[in-house]
Amino acid sequence: MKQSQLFTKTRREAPKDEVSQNAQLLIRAGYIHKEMAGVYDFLPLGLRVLNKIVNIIREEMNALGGVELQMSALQDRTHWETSGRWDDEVLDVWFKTRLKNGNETGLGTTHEEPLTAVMKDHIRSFRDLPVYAYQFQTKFRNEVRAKSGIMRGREFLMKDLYSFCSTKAEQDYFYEKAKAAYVKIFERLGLGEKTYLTFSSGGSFSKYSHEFQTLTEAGEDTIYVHKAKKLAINKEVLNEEVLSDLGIKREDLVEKKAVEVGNIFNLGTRFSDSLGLVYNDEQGKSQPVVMGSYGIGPSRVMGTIVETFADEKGIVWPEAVAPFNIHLIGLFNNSGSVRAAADKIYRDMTSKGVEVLFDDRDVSAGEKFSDSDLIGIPTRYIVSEKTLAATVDGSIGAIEVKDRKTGKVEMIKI
RNA sequence: CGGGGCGUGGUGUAACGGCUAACAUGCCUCUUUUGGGAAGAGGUGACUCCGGGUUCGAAUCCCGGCGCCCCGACCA
Repeated sequence: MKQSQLFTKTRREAPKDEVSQNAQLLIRAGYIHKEMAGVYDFLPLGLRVLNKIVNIIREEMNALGGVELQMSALQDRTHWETSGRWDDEVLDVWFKTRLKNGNETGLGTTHEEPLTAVMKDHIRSFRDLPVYAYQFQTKFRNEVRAKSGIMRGREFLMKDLYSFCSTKAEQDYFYEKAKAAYVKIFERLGLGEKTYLTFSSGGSFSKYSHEFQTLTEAGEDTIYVHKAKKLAINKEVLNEEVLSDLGIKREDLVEKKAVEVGNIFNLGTRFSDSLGLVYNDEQGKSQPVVMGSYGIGPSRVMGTIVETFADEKGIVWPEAVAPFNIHLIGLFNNSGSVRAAADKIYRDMTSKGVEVLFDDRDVSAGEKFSDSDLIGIPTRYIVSEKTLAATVDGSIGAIEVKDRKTGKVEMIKI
């Protein structure tokens, strides 16, 4: 893409009402626009990053046997009344509104109820199980206080997968596979090193649930990290029992701030019981379906990545999620020869399928460099009179390649 | 939901209750520039969040509303 086509502008200063690093940088670089407190628009660059994250998650969900669908955002209240979660006292983040006929409806905060209801139409027999259904969907949560930029909004993208199994053993087996898939996802997203499988409260159907917590000062959670075992315990559940369950000594734990980027937990038959999702087993006997749910917030992940890798000059994207792989910068001369050369390089790269952002704007070199640092594309290609006259491996004409993260520079042949 | 803070050109800031609301940046025009946010000249852009009130006079003081941020609580 040519940068001249990108309508977004970079800015020197962040609006004063943004304090979080992720929102400040993403706004300054033109990735997002704040609509209102806790609500952000994803501009072209931001959408590209979000889609990269989504695609990585999608690939791993598919590898896990997941099937993608798309549930509605408007929710039928009757399912929630049946499960007992319609009341604001029970679920206090509801956005509720009314249809023209006066009936109340709510905007989806999560999808256990409606998806369980869908499955009632399709699951009859043990032969129909297991089912692993997932979606990427905008969730609405009426948080009393939005904060931390895109890391805790009132409207945000979420991947939620729900497993429907015939037995607890089948569910437990899948749960472990999902856990491994999550580890792989965070590795691919570039967050592997800083992300810890964290033991958290399990609710009524299992002793623990598991969160994936990424270490960052911008996080809201406090966790206790066991480096050697690569796991952590959420402060909420840290006690002698947990320590003995995990065979961990308290003195080996280090307290850290972290953000919850994913979570998985067993639901048991909480929703299949209340909503009546049953199947016939081999003996023809009716049995409740055993469920689990598995979430990752791609937009929160995006904010976490910014917080994790940014330096004093701006954003630094890991290769896998960068909006483009190459930022091609042309430092044009009066004769037009550099522009012509850069233009050709751009076309060649594009035709080879390389994702390249070409800064073809008529602005000063310094401005291009500063913007490039701020935008944070991993690799910068610079084409100028100087590089076109340089000799590499005996041939004249080169591109200067600079790594955004390390600042290392090398010259390559055109 | 408890506590605190803040609303001034697109953005960041300034302005004693008193002159035409200032500066920087951005944006536009021209000239000169072209490897780290270039230089000069000219120009554009604000009912000072909204509504009341006090006052000869309000961006400034008071009341109400709306919005935003922070701390805490909350986070299926």
